[in-house]
Amino acid sequence: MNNKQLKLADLAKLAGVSTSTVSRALNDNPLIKKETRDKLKQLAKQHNFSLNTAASRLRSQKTNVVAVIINFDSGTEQSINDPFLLKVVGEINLALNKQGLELLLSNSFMAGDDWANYFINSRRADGIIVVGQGKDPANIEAAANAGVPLVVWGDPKTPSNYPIVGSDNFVGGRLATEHLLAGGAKNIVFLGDPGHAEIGERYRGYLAALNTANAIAHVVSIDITSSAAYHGINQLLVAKGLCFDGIMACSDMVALGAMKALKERYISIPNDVALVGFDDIAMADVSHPSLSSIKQNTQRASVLLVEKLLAQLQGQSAESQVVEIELINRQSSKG
Amino acid sequence: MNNKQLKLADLAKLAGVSTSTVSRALNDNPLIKKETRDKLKQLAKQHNFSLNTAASRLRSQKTNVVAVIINFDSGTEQSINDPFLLKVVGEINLALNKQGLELLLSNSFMAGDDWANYFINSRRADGIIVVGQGKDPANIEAAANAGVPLVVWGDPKTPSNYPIVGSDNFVGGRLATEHLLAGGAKNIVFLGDPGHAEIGERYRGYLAALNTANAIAHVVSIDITSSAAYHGINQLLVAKGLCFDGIMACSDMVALGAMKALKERYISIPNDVALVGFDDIAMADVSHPSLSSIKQNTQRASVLLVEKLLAQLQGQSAESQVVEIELINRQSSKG
DNA sequence: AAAATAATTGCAAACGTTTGCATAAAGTTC
DNA sequence: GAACTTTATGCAAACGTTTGCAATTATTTT
Repeated sequence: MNNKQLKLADLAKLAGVSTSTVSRALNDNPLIKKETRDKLKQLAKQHNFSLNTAASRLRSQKTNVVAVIINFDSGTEQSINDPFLLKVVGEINLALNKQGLELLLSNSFMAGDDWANYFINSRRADGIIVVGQGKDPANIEAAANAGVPLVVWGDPKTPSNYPIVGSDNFVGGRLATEHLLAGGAKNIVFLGDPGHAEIGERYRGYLAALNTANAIAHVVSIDITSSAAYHGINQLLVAKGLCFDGIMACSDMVALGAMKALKERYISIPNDVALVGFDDIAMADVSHPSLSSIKQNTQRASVLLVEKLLAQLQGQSAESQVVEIELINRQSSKG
Repeated sequence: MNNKQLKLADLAKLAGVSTSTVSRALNDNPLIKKETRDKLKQLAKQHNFSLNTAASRLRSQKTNVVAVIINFDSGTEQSINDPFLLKVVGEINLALNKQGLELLLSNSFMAGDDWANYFINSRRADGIIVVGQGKDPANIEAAANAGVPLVVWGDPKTPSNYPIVGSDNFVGGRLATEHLLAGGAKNIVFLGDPGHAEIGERYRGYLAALNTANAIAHVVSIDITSSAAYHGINQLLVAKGLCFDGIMACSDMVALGAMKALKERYISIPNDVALVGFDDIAMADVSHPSLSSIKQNTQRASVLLVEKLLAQLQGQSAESQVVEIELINRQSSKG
């Protein structure tokens, strides 16, 4: 433990200059002669100095911190353990770091309802990235209306006064369904809750594909968890028998839950029932049969989210943007 | 957008009291009369006031923030997308929030090597939680030696001058192996890199179990990813044929990679090869056959981590602690 | 009722930066 | 070489809280 914590003034004394000079030098301000700048930076490194961010933030009114809120649907079982959401957070972390920004991880529980207040007025962060639209956009809208720099991972087609970055869920749903139809499926179940923004778009894509093929829709509405899917499919099978030959699942976790239910009953995949998921999480490739899925490009999306947030921080505006998706064809469907 | 950001002084003027009184009231300081406290708190809520944390942190020398560092093994493919590590982060987030602490998510890339400096001297956080020991404890030790409040998720048996919370990996490895032996396996492969602290303990547990059964060890050392496992097992099968009848995998992701390789070759699980993983991630239950695994109680561990960090923040000391584990018996092994 | 104690509140000085403005030094122009 | 521009640095005032101490008021004791 050091006997004393060095501050800017001490460093200045050591170097025989004023604190202003040291401050400017460390911030690479060209007002200071290059030579002096370098000398001071080295001195700082030598003495293991680091700026007090509290003081710096207070004075400069800037934090260099971005709050990331994982926005669960309250009332559902979707939890902080959802691997896809966490993956997105991981990617966002990387993208932020690359811009020298720090990531304050939060959730609706901690932040309450008034995000503008909790994060921005309190100078905890300069801007907000919301992961997931949830069912009720009220909190997001309130924050956006309060003028908070804000971006959302979700369905970009949702009308909004804030930028949303996300996959083209409609096309994703359509592609997946068309793929199942092309494989010969006639009765395709949509497994998921169309009330959720992103999933709703996937559902509409599903409907569109069915429509041009004159097939009939059949929805099994469940929470976004594998166990809900497992039980949902089980129940359906008990109630009506094998009344379907394809499943378009709203996520991979859901698809894998369904897959388990099918395999337990020795229903052949993809021969009896073909299956397509959504997200392309790591597990999709490792399951057996491996799971066909719609791949979301979370890395690209994360970079875009950060770019758009940065733009807002600099006073520019930013638009919603769709990230390309891709059908990954694996064994769970005939392709 | 509000025309003006309210500050403590404004609120004080509105209420006709001094800023000290408001400050104390909002911090629930019993010096202030209960009645006054309540009145001021309500006024604050009414006016949507929130404290400027930058100022507060500067003055009080306390941030209420904990930095969480995801400590990757540099050089391996283990990534920020590792579902188990992210799950731990999620649980830690919950545990911290419950104590009113905020979570600054970071990684070795952002923090550099001098964590004490980057997080503590800079007043970014009050303490550090490190997720994963990595192969080289130098950074952790340096921070601990600098007197930083610090706890680590890892193998609690590792000798250290900082508290480590984690599963009893030795017992876990032994249990899993004994379970395979009890199922009739004679040639059990250990799939994972024993050079990694936690995995090393699991390996020693594996050895101990083999030893009492007079069986022979066989290690396939790979990175902690499912694809490495997939390729590792494939290679082994190509080189030596089916020379084993059991696999003790160092993680579930690894086990699932191995499972895929086996299934592709129509090797029956668990009849030809029995398989046990480690972690009990969500996928273990959903895979087919479902994966027997050693369940790590991440929730309990997270609570402990936070408790021990809190203790240090209050000047007390804290010891390493082992969290109980549990064998979850599923279809991939004969039990 | 005066004195002593307890309960509330206010004053004012920090906390460690950043930054507008003034100043000093050096270089340029006529 | 005087007047002016350019370049490099320093002065001192913020930023918005928290907190030791003093001051005031209310309560109890003698």
